[in-house]
Amino acid sequence: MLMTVTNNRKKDFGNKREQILLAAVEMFLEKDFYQVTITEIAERAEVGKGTVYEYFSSKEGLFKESFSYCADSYLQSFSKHLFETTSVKQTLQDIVNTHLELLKDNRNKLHLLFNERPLSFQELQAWVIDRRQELLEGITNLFRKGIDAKEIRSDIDIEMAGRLFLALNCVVMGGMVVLDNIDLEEEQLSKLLDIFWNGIGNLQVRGDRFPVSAE
Amino acid sequence: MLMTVTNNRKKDFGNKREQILLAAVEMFLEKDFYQVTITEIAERAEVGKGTVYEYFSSKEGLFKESFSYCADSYLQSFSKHLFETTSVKQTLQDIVNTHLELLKDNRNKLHLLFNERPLSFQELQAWVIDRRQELLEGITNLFRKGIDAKEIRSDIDIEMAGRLFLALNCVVMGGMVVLDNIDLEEEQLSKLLDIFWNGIGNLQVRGDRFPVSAE
Amino acid sequence: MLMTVTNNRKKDFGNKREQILLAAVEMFLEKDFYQVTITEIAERAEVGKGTVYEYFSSKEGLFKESFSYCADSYLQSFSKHLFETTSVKQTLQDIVNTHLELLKDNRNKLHLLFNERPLSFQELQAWVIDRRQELLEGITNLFRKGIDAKEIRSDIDIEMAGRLFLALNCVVMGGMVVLDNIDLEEEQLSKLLDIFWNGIGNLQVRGDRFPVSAE
Amino acid sequence: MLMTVTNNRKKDFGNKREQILLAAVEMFLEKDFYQVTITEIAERAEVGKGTVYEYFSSKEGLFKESFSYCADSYLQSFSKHLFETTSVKQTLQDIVNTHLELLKDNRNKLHLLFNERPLSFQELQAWVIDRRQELLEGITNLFRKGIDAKEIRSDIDIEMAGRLFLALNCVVMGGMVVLDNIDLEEEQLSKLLDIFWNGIGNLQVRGDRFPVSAE
DNA sequence: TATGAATGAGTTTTCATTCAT
DNA sequence: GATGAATGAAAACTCATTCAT
Repeated sequence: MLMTVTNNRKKDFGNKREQILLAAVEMFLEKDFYQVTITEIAERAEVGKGTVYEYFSSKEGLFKESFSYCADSYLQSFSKHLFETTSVKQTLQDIVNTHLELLKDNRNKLHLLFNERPLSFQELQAWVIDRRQELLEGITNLFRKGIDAKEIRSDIDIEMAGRLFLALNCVVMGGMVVLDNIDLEEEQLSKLLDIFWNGIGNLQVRGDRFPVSAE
Repeated sequence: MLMTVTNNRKKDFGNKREQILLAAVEMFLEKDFYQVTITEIAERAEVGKGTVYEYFSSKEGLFKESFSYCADSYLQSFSKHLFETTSVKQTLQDIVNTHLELLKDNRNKLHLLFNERPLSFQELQAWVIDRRQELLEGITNLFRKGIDAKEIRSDIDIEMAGRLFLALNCVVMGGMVVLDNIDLEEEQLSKLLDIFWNGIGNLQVRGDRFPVSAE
Repeated sequence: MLMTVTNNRKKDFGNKREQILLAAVEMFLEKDFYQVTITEIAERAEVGKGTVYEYFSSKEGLFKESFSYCADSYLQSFSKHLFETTSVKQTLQDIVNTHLELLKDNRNKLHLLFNERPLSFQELQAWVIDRRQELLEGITNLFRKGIDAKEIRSDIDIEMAGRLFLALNCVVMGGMVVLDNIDLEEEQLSKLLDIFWNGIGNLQVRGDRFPVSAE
Repeated sequence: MLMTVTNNRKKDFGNKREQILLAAVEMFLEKDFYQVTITEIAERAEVGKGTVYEYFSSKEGLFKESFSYCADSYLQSFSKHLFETTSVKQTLQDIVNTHLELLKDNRNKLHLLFNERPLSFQELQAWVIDRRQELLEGITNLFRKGIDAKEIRSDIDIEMAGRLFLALNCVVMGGMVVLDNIDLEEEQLSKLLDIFWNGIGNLQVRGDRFPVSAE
């Protein structure tokens, strides 16, 4: 599929590596790092056990690549909208929509990210924190743009807003789709974004700020 | 240290179990279930390996108790405020404050919950989901009360609001304190709650709802 | 039962030891040496685990005493008839009858001897071989007496006859009662002894001897 | 050693399994199931500990195979004569001779069967009882043939005769060779068979039957 | 004397990794 | 490059025995 028949010699090279990586991703999404064995991966990839070590340095290395493989497409679903020139409101909507699609497509695959198993590796934990930080910066930039454009209140704490928006995506949406297996609808999503955009407070008391002042 | 000076003789009675449990909690917070060994736990608890099995049936059993030990106080920090008779706004503030205190006290302990490692045990996964559901119901009830009292807008999706509030606590606050090691201040917290209560949208466009209508 | 009330101090001494021994016998008859634990024995004897070691040097020592305790009564069932003054034929009948009674009484208890688990201890193996040798000598003496009295053929190999008679008791009878759980009747027993006494050969060819001569 | 000189390259192919099995048989014949360790077996087989598990599922599985390995040839020594067309008397002689050869060849191997250690596994116990039953049936059929041919008395209890003949082989002969380490000679064997065939009773009283009648 | 909490030596088993073919 | 047989380090767990009370 990847190579033509004419390039016979190299056909298998790329193939084997990919076969193994895909098999590993499948396995790691089903089970714990420690519950997945190299033997299983090799069997699913239909290669010999030794072959795994031709392409990956160790089980841990293979896991890290599997993780990145999944994480990349996930991060994409956020970042590809960050430089849109439409309204910020529209951008948030776009991000959330793209993210939902991805969640539904990969309902199972994203387990990997949601139960955060990989965090047990110190190194990956750092990697994840770094990536989240980058993402957060992208989002806060977006919000800054929104403030400049007077779309967004100027007195909010931008970092907090960014973090809450990330949580809204990864944890609220992700949790519903992946863990609770809920078939999240556009309408619910709008309601969710509405809360983020307009708050839950009643208009009567709109304008109040936390901390709650003595009444 | 745990016992009074007067009761020197019985110093150790009942202590061993606690020593072991605390050692286990410490270890499980540092590392994976599979990376923690009974030998290490026994060493840290300063007891023999066999003693661990006098008090806990298995490594898995010990893990579950360690998990509950941490989780219980965590759930407390939410639920003890749910039936307050003050304003809902005040209650949310109280929950967040109590939660922050707990996070700071246990900076390490709560790792356990945040990185969700335990979810690899099917049984615990179910337990966690159930507890979260209970908590969610408590919070949605609170919001319903708020709507009746006209504190909260009547057109929000209560479940979504509840989920977002939980994420605000567990992931936004928890992530900052525990993972990013940020010394979260009351002021930032107020800003965070302000976003949840008033939204990020500017007053000019206040009232708009998602999805974004074609402009 | 063993001590009167007046001798209160020593009542428990003998009691505890016996309690433990009896409990051990019961357990060892139910299960393998390695499958029986000191804890179980202590529980069944209703004493503390440490108490077992007050009376018996080790698990192995306790096993040996348990074994002897059973073996003694077993050996009795043979030897008490060896010096009878009746005919040898009658004596054999008496031995077999007594043995059968014992087998039925102790259907389970004698497992211990029949599956010969204890032979795994070199020392006990030697003990068993010695005892069997003594018994064999008692029986060959009996047969010698029978030859003198012309009850028994003078041209038989006495040792072989003794061994076959022992096997008849321990293995044929024992196997049927204990392993195959057959309710052995007097009549069958007579048939068995008849074979031992008269052989299976037909009268026509009676008198032939082994090895079979070329025909 | 096991392979021919010409096929040097494949010397080890399939060998490991046999090495391990033979080592296991040796160990299990020397000691208890529980006293033999996988480590010892691996050492004696000159393979790594893990290799044992490449070929056998567990220690228990290895034991069962070791047992069958010994038991099969043992059962053979009886059954291969059961359908001979010579006289029954000759057949019994043949069985006993073959059995003696086997006993001498395998002096140690057959320990396994004689001390019946394996009976601690319920499953094997059942297997052994079944096989013995089959064997018994083979032998009783033989005796029935002997009765038809008037070689054997028609008034004997065939089952009893069969059981006694089995005991004669397994316990009398086996015990002498394996346990008592006696160098059993053809002559003694003939004497033994003579007793089984002609009984021990003197001709004078030949014809008497058990139970002994009141005198 | 009687106890049972504490212990650690010893066992089976798994599985990532190596390396000869 | 591809393989999979061979390996042994590492881990959970058991239980006879000790010893302070």
